[in-house]
Amino acid sequence: MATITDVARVAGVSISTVSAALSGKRHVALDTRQRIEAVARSLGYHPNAGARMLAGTRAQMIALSAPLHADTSTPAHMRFVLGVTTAARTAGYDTLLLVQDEAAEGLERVSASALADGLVVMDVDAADRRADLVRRQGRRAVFIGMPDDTDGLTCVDLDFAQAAELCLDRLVAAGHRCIGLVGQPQVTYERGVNYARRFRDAFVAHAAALGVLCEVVTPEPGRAGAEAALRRLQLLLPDLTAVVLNASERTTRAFVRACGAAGVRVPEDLSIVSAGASFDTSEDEVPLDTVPLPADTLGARAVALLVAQIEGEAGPGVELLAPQYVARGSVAARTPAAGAAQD
Amino acid sequence: MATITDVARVAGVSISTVSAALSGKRHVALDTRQRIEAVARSLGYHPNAGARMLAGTRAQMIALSAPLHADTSTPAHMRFVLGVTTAARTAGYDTLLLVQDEAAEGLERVSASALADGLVVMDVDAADRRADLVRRQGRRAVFIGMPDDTDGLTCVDLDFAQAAELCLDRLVAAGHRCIGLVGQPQVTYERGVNYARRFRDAFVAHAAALGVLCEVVTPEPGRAGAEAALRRLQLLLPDLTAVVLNASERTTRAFVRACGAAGVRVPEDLSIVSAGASFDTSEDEVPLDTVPLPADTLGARAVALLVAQIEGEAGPGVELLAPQYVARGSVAARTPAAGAAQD
DNA sequence: TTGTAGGCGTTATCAG
DNA sequence: CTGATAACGCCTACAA
Repeated sequence: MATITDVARVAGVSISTVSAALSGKRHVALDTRQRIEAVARSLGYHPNAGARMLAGTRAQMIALSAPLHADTSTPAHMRFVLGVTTAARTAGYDTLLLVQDEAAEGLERVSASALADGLVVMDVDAADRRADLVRRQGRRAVFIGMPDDTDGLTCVDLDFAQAAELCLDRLVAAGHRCIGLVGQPQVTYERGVNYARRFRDAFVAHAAALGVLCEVVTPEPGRAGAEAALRRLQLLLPDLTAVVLNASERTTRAFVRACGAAGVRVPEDLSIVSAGASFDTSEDEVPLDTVPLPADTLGARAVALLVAQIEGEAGPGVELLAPQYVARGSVAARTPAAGAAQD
Repeated sequence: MATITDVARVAGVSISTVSAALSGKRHVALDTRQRIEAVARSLGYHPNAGARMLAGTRAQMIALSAPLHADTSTPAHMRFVLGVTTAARTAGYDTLLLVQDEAAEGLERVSASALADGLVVMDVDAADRRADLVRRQGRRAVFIGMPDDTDGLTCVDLDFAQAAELCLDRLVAAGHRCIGLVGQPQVTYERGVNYARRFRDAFVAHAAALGVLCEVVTPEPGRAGAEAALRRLQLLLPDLTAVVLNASERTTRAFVRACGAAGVRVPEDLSIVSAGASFDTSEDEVPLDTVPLPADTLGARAVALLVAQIEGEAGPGVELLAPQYVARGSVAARTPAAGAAQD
């Protein structure tokens, strides 16, 4: 492998001039620089990463802690990973992928060894050990999602509470007064997954504030769970005309199919909105109105905040993205006089 | 951050002894080593990665080139990524994730800069630029999948040809004589994706050898494509009794649903086998017999071969995993007298 | 505008 | 069994 010394020798300059010419950190005469660049290219010179880390102040590397739980949606997960990795590369950083249960240990290792300049933490739960680690060790890190205690941390997330309110506002504006929420499986709430709770709590509170009848169901994934959820909502809310889903891809699709199987037409009999999910229903049989979880945007934003933290000065803080409503025709207007969803 | 010098000072030994004690690369008196280990732990010492790369011969890092094409199945992709990353960590290596279109450029960069000791290359197509790069630059690399020219390369893959034969053998043994293949979209074959071709070609050849009637369809993803594929197979093979799918999750599920919609019962009217796919149908409405593409196993095997290449001596070569047949009841026996699939 | 020289933290070689 | 010491390749004052 060619080293900076080789380049300097061939170009007939000193190594510091090569370093300066290639890094742009100081002025180098135009012709000198061009000569150096040409030599570097012809020699296939790439600065040695180890030497750079050792001498420089940056490793130009971030670590991504992306554990995969049993109830994690793989496609959504992948979208976040992609978003983070792409944004990082654009900012000149490579991404180290940490997937094991050793999530916290791995973070400790890569940051203590100065392998990574900063950490992006995905799939955060209420009492996440990684939050303590970051706080205790004062690591540069950005969380995608929020633990219960965000003190001293930098977090980015969709504003799930506002998303819930947005769904309700739209449905109420369309004349709906009895609205169900199909949420995550019970175990997800129990694990303390923060966004699920925020969505549910805001949904219930805002429905009350709007004077709307609402009920929440928390189905297990799969067909049976979805069918039971539909039946249960119909039972609890005889005048049910709309449903908001904050659920996995599988549950969401199964629910739509359950409607079909039960003879419930969407949106004529039942309006449906999917919120806080990152899968695409635009080509489904029944394209759904959604309030998407923008994985790319969140990943990119997390990287931007991390880089700011690494390179400049940026204090901690929570940044919540404003939700966007995407209409696709799965919500119908309800005249005030409209009756039950079922004939 | 504590350095090796700190540890040496506190433990009252020289830095070379610390290095030796912690790396185990030479004998150190038991009590000395224990003292050093205790000091290192109490100081939270982690060897500086940059210094280690620079002085040592290994970066303890592999790069994973995992570009995401439009026709890539995200969950399958993720499973490979997980398998590779987990296996690498177990072998003491961290994984650098490369996702951009800069796939080849990124590989060049990370290996020329000695950031990565070796490369794992996913999603390989027939004339993959990354194969040329590896060959030309003599990089240590393992391909998951095979380009057309595997000369000088190390590749691991499922034996798709044998998988096709296995499916046919099972179906023929069950009495089927008219068998359709639902393959990938046309564009995938045209892109030269090697496994798709190997499966199709072996399927056609083996069917001929067995004296079985067969036809191949290459549907576009989605519901309409699947329905058209079923109709077309029924048209081409009036006595169709079995179908082998080597298709995406979406197409596979859509095809099963198309059967339901067309009143074709599985397996009474039509036997189905899914081959070379890594998604799970065991909890579907109609669990399918499969010849799985074992992403974890392939990823782990790729890492094992790469580590062998990095640490020891291991020549190039292609390693094809033997396919396994997993029965789940979607194949029914056909008495010789049985007629067409449709009444 | 360019060159010189010291140091980053570790490993590895070679004396002791 | 242990301790000096020379690389490793690059960055960055500082000097010219």
